[in-house]
Parts: sequence; structure tokens; C-alpha cells
Amino acid sequence: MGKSAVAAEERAKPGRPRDPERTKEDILKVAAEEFAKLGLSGARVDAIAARTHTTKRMIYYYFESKEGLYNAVLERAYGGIRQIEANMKLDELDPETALRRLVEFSFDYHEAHPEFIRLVMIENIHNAEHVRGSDILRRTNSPAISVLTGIMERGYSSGVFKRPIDPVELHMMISALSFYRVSNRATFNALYNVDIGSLKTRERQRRYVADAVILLMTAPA
Amino acid sequence: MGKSAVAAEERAKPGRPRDPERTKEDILKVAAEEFAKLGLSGARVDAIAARTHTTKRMIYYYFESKEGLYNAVLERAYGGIRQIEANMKLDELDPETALRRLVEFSFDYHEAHPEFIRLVMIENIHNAEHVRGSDILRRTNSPAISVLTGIMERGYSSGVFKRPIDPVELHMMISALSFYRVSNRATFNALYNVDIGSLKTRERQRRYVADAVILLMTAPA
Amino acid sequence: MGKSAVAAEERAKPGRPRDPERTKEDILKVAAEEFAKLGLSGARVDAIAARTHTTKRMIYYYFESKEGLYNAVLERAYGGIRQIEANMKLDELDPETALRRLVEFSFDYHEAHPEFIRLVMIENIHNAEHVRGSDILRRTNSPAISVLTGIMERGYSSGVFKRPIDPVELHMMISALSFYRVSNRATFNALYNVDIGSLKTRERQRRYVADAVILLMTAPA
Amino acid sequence: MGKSAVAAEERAKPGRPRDPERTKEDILKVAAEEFAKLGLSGARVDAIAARTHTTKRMIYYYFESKEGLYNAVLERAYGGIRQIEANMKLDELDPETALRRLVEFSFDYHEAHPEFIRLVMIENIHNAEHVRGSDILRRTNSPAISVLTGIMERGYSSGVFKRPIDPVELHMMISALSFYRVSNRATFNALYNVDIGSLKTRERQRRYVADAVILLMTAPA
DNA sequence: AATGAATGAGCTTTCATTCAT
DNA sequence: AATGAATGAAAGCTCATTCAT
Repeated sequence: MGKSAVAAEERAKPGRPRDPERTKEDILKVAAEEFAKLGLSGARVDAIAARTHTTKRMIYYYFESKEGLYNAVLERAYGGIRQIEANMKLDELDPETALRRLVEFSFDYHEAHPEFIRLVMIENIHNAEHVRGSDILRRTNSPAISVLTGIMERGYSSGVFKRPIDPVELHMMISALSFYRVSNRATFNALYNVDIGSLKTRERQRRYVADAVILLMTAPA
Repeated sequence: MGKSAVAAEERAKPGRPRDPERTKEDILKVAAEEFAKLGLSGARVDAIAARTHTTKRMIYYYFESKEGLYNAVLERAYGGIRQIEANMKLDELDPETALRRLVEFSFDYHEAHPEFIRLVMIENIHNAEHVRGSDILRRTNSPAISVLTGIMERGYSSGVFKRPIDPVELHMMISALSFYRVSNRATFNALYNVDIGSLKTRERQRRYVADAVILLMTAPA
Repeated sequence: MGKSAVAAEERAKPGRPRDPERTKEDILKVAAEEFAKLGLSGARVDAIAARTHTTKRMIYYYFESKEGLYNAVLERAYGGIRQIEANMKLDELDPETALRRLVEFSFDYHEAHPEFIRLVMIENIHNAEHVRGSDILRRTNSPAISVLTGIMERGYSSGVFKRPIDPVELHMMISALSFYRVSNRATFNALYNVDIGSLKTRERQRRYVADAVILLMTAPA
Repeated sequence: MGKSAVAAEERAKPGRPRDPERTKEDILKVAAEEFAKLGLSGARVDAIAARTHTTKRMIYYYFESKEGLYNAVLERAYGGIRQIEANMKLDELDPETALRRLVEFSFDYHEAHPEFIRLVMIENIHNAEHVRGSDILRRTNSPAISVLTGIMERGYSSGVFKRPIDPVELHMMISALSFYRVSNRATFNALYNVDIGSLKTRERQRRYVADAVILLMTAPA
């Protein structure tokens, strides 16, 4: 390595774009990947910069610090799911079907967004201190809760849902069944020598999860 | 944060300790805490050594590298749960009660061992490469699966369990509902402004989880 | 020995140097001395930095690693002799005189540059792997060979040189007689209790060496 | 790496021989190889011990320190050549033939003992301080010098040798032409893209070297 | 607003050596 | 005489960050 003697640490990038928003977005996308892959302490500012169209200096210019960048990445990641959650059209379905759809949506979203899941894992490793420190994340309440609350109210009224349960707690159960499959896939596959993420098992598990939630709500308490 | 917590209390003693096993155990215990708190890259060998009765040099003497230490910590952590799983006495209970007890055991174990859960999270962040690299972890199959399989077979025979499902997949659902509550408590509490870990909600959630599993198995498929 | 020699005199200045080229040259000069004195593994990056006007960090900034620095030192050392070899003006002398001058030049250059010789020795201890890894060193062919080839061709044409010999092999003999006197001076002096490097013997040996080479070429084969 | 968790630094060797002399010889042989390959600072006591049939502790027991071991290696290496030099039977040959044989012997010995040559190089890097520190090495004068002196005296008497030259200086020239070919083979081959050590060139070079020495002595001064 | 160059502090790891019997 | 276990000291290297314009 280092064949030709002298090699300073940072190499200038040829012709970089001048659009600040594009640059920030570029950084955020790369940073999300690196943080998701390696964690907050594991990710390297140098490595992020190297995969960017800008220089390391610009990361500090726009985000102030590695932690500032991580915060921005986290806010962006949560923004994604919230936006989608807010646009589910479940009002017109009967409560049981709506709940099933909601569970399936959660299941599918987690399956499709492993990077988001890894970021949430990492944030939990850090005791959610960045979530707590972010006004944006704390203020905007999760759309999922209000959607779920609406469905549950309709279900209790019609009598189809019999078990009284706090929507946040039901949301937790749905999330658990959706999240764990992805978050713990690596150890699960390694220890049980299966592939819980394979295509053929996914549909079956999706039904188990939805069934379990529906049964919990509809069975006589 | 961190700095002062590590500093005081226990200082490495230059005198020569006599008991290698005790020393190793001492290191492993401290290391487990540090890795669980800060992750593999976040944990500092210096900090681990400082809280030990030995010196940093001894860590390398016994465990070869930071990663070797992490491997040992991981094997020890999995060893703990496996030993307990192997000693559940559920054979004499009727299948439904046995399954309920199994779920409750899983729920309680996870609740009581947040450090283990953090280590598993961290290992998943690292794509389970250390689990895969450990003969001990891969060879010894999880006792939980065989216990669960036994219960399920009895339930299918007696006709009380109606839904055909792979024991590993049911195990995954039980684990998900037990694990997520602890692993994601920090973000969950921060985002929904609740305390999913509080004592008063725990009993209730424990029942929800067990009910959901029992219902899934006993309801007509 | 060593410790006190390194300590005093020049200390790294925390202030910011402005001239990268000067800084690099400064590092290279000090590093050449340390590597020549102590070898690649024996030299200490800390010791090099301490004698420099910069810090250790800058060595890694500019040269990436200890080995990268060593590579740069080696390339610089070979560059020195090559530049001088290329500027010998021997074309206008008759072949025998030219050859004699060439030998004397080689003899004198080695005598005057013990640091270069030590670096070459060290590189041979390392099986020349850094020379082989350097495009600069491998690409630029040694001027000495072409100069010598020119002289030999003229000598064969005029009939004054009678022994057919590959220029590279003759170059090796000249180098051997010039190099060994310096490279092995320490053991030679210690074992035979003489000083093969003393001023009074140098002139005499210079003549022996030149005579031997001339005789080899001019004597009837 | 470090698959099975705990691995202390040194592994006990099964059934080691108890013969002190054999053990010492075992250590010396391995150490010679390691020092020759890597230099004094480059060689690792651990690595030497690992290739031995004993433990690291025994090295210190018998040789006191790494440097003590190096000294012993050096003395052993010089002992080898001296013993052989002392047994050359050149007295009955005419002076010119004897000298030629002596040169050829030197040439061949160096060619056949690259490890010895590397040790001498390394010792020169260390300014021969270990040779100077060794009574054994300093006291025993080199047999080569007295043999050569004898030949030269006979040659001067018979008139076949014409050039007056100190035997030590002639010895140096012979050694230079024998030593350099081996010591600098790596860089020479790398830089000039030849193989000065190949079988087919060896014989030719051997003649050049002998011829050059003979010519120097026999030509009218 | 934008950036190339520089860096203090601290990290993991290694190494020859000694302790204690 | 012989040895298994332990270790202080320092080495090479990395990292997030700031200087200076």
C-alpha cells in the first residue's frame, strides 16, 4: 500500500455540485447507510465523506458534528414511515378488515425497510437520547396511534372487538411482531439454521401475525 | 457521562491475583456491561480494564483481542438463557398451560435480562458474524425449541392445538413479543410518552402476550 | 544510548507550519537518519516525530504509515545517487580513463554516503520488497548501467577492453568493491582490528579497486 | 479468530526433551533463522519460542535476554566459517593456484550461507557492537587472514605476486566480491531485473572474481 | 458561504521480561 | 535447574474535529 510515497489524507473531489439541498441530501443518504450498517460509534466520518460527492469538511459545515449528522439521519428516517402511515386509507373498511390491513402494512413496511429498523435498534442502544433530544421527533405524534385508535373505537362500538386494550399497547404488539423478524433475523438465522426472511415463509408469517392480533381483539376476553 | 462512572470504585491492583478463573469471570462480567451499554466499537478496552481487578494487559492475555473478549461475552450470555431454558419443568402440565408458562417464562426472562437483550441487539447490528463464528453457539441447539416442540406435539395429539405451525416460527413470535418490549423500550417510551416497562403495565401485557399465543394455537385455523 | 540523543534539541511545535513541502522534507530527512540507524522495525515513529518540527500525526497524514514513510525515504535515497550518476561527464574521456573515473566515482560516492548504504542494507534484509513495490524505483532504470555500457562499447571498439562481460555484472563488481568497504566496516574493523575507513588507507584502496577493474577488462581474457 | 473464547498466550508443548545441550542447540538454530530473516529488533522472542521445542521461558533461562540469544547466535555463526577456513588445505599448491582456490572458496562459502551473510549485515546495522562485546569473536583471529598471509608470502618470494598489499586489505576485496553478490541480491535483482544468483551466471562470475584478484596480484604494479 | 490543511487525544495491541515457586 | 503465569511500558495508528482563510 501507499505505493507512491506521499499521500495526504483527503483527496479533492473533481467538480462537485453547488446545490446545498442536494448536497445535504447526498450526505444524509450515505450517512444513513453507514450508521445503519455500523452504528453511531462504528461509522466513520471519513468513510461517509468518501462515499459522498462532497468533502468531510462540508459534513461539519452543514451538520456541525457526527452526532448532529446522526440526529438528522434519524429524523429523516422516522419522517419516512410517518408520512406513509398518515396516508393509509383504512377509514372506509370495516374494523376487522382495517385492523388486518394495518397489521399487514406494519409487517410489510418493516420487511421493506431494514435500514430504518437498524437505525431504531442503534438508537435504542443509545437509550433513545437522540430521539428525546429532538423536538421534531417528540412533537409530531405518530400517525399510527391515531389511525389504530380510530379503528379500535369503531370496533368496540360495533362489538366486534371485545378486549379492552390501550392502543399504544396494541401498537407495541403489532410492532414487536413486525420489527423482531427483521431486527433479529441475523442471529435467528444463525442459531436456528433457518431463514426467517425467505420469500416462501413471509406470507405465512404475515398471516400468523395478523391472525394473532385479530384473535386477541375478537376473542371473548 | 461515562467518564466519572468508570473512574472510581475499583482500581486495578498491581499485585498478582492468584485465581485465573475468577479473574476471567471478573473481566467477562465487566465487559458484558460495557459492551451492552456501548456496543462493540463504542466500548473501550481501557474502560473495561479500569473497572476490573486486573489490567488491560490481562484482557489481551486471556482473550487475545477486543473481539475475542466480545465473543466470550456473547457465548457466556447465551449460555445463561440456555441453561435456564433447559431446566423448565413443563412436561407434566397440560399442553395449553405448558405453553402459557413457556410464554410467561420467555416474557419474564427478557424483562429480567436487559443486558442480554442489548448484547443480542448489538450482535444483530454486526450481522451475527460472531454467533456464526462460534462453534459453541452454533453447535448447541437452543433448548427452547425442543421444549416448545414437545408441548406442541402433545397439544396437536390432544386436539387442543389446531393451527399447524413450525415450532421455530412460533418461537419467533413468542420471542418477538418478549424481546421488543425491552429492546425498544427507550424509543417507545420517548416517542409515545408512556412507560411500557412500568410495573403496573407489565402484568397486563404479560397476559396479552400469552393470550395472543394461546389463541393463535387454539382457535380454529 | 538513544534515549537522550533523541530527547533534546528539536521539539515539535504546536503552532501551524505553513509549508507542506518543507514539512515533508523535514520528516524525510529525519526519518532517513532514524531508519538508517535503527532499521525499519527498530526505528520509532515517536522518535522520528520528536526530532521533527511537526507531530507524529503529520507523519501519518503525509505518509499514511511507518512503511509508507520508509518507502518515501527509500525513493528519495535512490533518487540522490541516480541524479548524480546521470551527470557524470565521461563521454569525452578515452575508455580506460572513463572506466577508471567511473570506478572512482562509485568508490567515492559510497564512501561519502554511509546513510544511503545502510538504507540499502536494510532494504536487502527486507528482501527488497519495498523496492519491488515502488513504481518509481523499478521504472527509472539506473543511469550507471547506461553510462557504463557506453564506455564499454567504446573500449571494445578501440580494442582496449578485451574481456567480454555483461555491463550489469561489471557494475556489480564495481559496486561490491565500493559498497562492502562501508557496509561491513563495523564488523571488519572489530574483527581485524584495523580501520578500513581511515583516510590514509582510502586512497590506496581506491587505486586497488580501480586497478583490479581495469586489469580485468584490459588483460587478455 | 479466537473462535473458542479463552486462549492464553502460551501453549504448553507436549513432551519436551530434557537434554540441555540439545535444547540450547534447538533454540539457537531457530533463533538464527529468525534473526537472519527479520533482524534483531524485527525478530520476536515469542515467534522464536513457538518454533522451538521449548518455551519462551527457557530462552531466558539459557540466554538471559533477547540480546544474549542474539550474541550466542552470532558467535555460533562465525564459528562455522572459521572452522571451515581453518581446514582449507592450500599449503601444497603453488601460490597463484592457492590464491585462486582461496577466492573460489570464499565465493562458494558466501553463496552457500546466505543466513550467515544476513546475520553479518544485521550486525553491521548495529555497528558491530555485539561483535566488539564478544571476547570469543574478538580473541580468535580469523584463520582466513593467516592462510592468505601464508600464500602471499610464498607468492612474493617466488616473484609471481608483484603488488605489495596488506593481506587484510586483499581479504577485504575478496570478501567484498563474495559477500555483496549475496547480501545485495534482492535489491540488485529488483532494480536491474536480472538474477545475479542464477546458476548459469554463478560460474562465470566466480571466474571474473578470481581473475580480478589474480590479475591485481600478478600484474606489474 | 465554503473549504483545504492540519491536529490533540486517545485507541487497540505488542513486546521483552519478571514473578513466584 | 526448570517453568507456567503474569505484566509495565510503549508502539503504531485512528478519529472527530478545528484552524485559517
